[in-house]
Amino acid sequence: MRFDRSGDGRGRDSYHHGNLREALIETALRLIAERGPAGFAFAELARAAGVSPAAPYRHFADRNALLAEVALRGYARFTEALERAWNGGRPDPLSALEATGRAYLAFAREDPASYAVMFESGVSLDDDANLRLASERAFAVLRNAADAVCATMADNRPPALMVALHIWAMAHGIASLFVERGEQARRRLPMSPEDLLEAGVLIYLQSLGIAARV
Amino acid sequence: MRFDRSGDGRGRDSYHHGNLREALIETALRLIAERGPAGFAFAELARAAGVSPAAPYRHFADRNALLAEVALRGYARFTEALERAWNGGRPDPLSALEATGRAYLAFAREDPASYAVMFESGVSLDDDANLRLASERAFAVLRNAADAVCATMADNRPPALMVALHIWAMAHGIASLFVERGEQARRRLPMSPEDLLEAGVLIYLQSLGIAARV
DNA sequence: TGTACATCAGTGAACGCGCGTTCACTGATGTAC
DNA sequence: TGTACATCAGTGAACGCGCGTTCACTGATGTAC
Repeated sequence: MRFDRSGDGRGRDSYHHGNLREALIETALRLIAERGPAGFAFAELARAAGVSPAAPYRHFADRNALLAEVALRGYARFTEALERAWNGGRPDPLSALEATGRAYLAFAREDPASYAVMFESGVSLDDDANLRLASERAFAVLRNAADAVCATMADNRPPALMVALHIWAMAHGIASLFVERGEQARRRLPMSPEDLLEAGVLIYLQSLGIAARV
Repeated sequence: MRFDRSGDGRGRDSYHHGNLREALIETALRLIAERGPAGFAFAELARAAGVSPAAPYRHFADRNALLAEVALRGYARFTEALERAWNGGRPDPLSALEATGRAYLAFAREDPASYAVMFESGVSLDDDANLRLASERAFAVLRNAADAVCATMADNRPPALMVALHIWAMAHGIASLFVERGEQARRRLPMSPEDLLEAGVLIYLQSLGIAARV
């Protein structure tokens, strides 16, 4: 079988694939989005990528190593997306935090495979220091945002860590229960997940005396 | 192999097991708690229950049917637990709602297998009307609680459905991210999941003008 | 520029395994008389 | 109370399958001279 290397760069023009590592990761994301991380088969991945079942082992030690790489890249892009949405807290901390929440749900919606591997699969953070670091960087964005938002308060400031955890939990809960992802059926909602999260965050922060000043 | 039927009623004293259906469900809960719903194998279940691999088919059409039954019973017990905690809104709606939140997390902690099958596995509510009904009954408890809590407000009442969804999302998010369950490693927290949820619910409801009257 | 050769990234066949499920069967139970 | 028999809930062997992984191999690439 011969592939065309021209164009999207995913093909190959010879016995050597040229870009198999990247192609495997892209294909894995597609398969995981369809079947979930648990239903993802390494042998099927090779088939879908058009190579022999042994070929992936040139690039990944085993199935777990590929999942870890997917999670690592996922955390990196997740962190970028949250950072971009937070935008240094501009125009003001509250609306920047809302934008960050929307970015959270957008990530779960647009890259359901990475989200599932990162948060809903057995990939262990304990076995991989890089992975743990990457996941901590993602949470740090939320944590910083909570810091900034809490700093706008006059008195009775709640612990920013706790605020960050509450927002994370609400975002994850909504993503997990209500965001349609791939083939997986989700519970129906009378509003969009994004609006639900925004309203929840608004109500929550209002109590902290923040919404009043916007 | 001979089992003793006396005592807990789970054994058998003859060729016939006597109570295989119940024993299978109990064993399934144990296996799922250890390996997760996706890693749960029907053949292994038979082995663990001490019967031949064909025996479970006398009681369940297939693997999916058993998972559906686990989910169904899970929803029933979940609903009971939430109802009991809600306790008709006594002594007052706010503290009853807090108790309900704690009961939510307690369920996830004490019956991680059922929780995972109900909320984190591929068991589809669309294919089984009973299951859908059971899950709706569970949510109805939260919904009623939100109704009662919202009714205590003077004006500017938020939609109770939305309040119920926010609390559900926060509870599920905390359960999913932070409640230690079985072998599955979870992220570490500087406080208990129960306290985190209670604080979150309190802050959220405070904004609705409810906490002030307690 | 041309050739020899080491290195690299694939092939394709095979492995052992455990899975879900089916089959003809058989031992135990309980009911009719 | 004792026996014949239908029904039920098990057995145990087998099936086809796809999995993750390994192996000896081979074609392509790129470097040294």
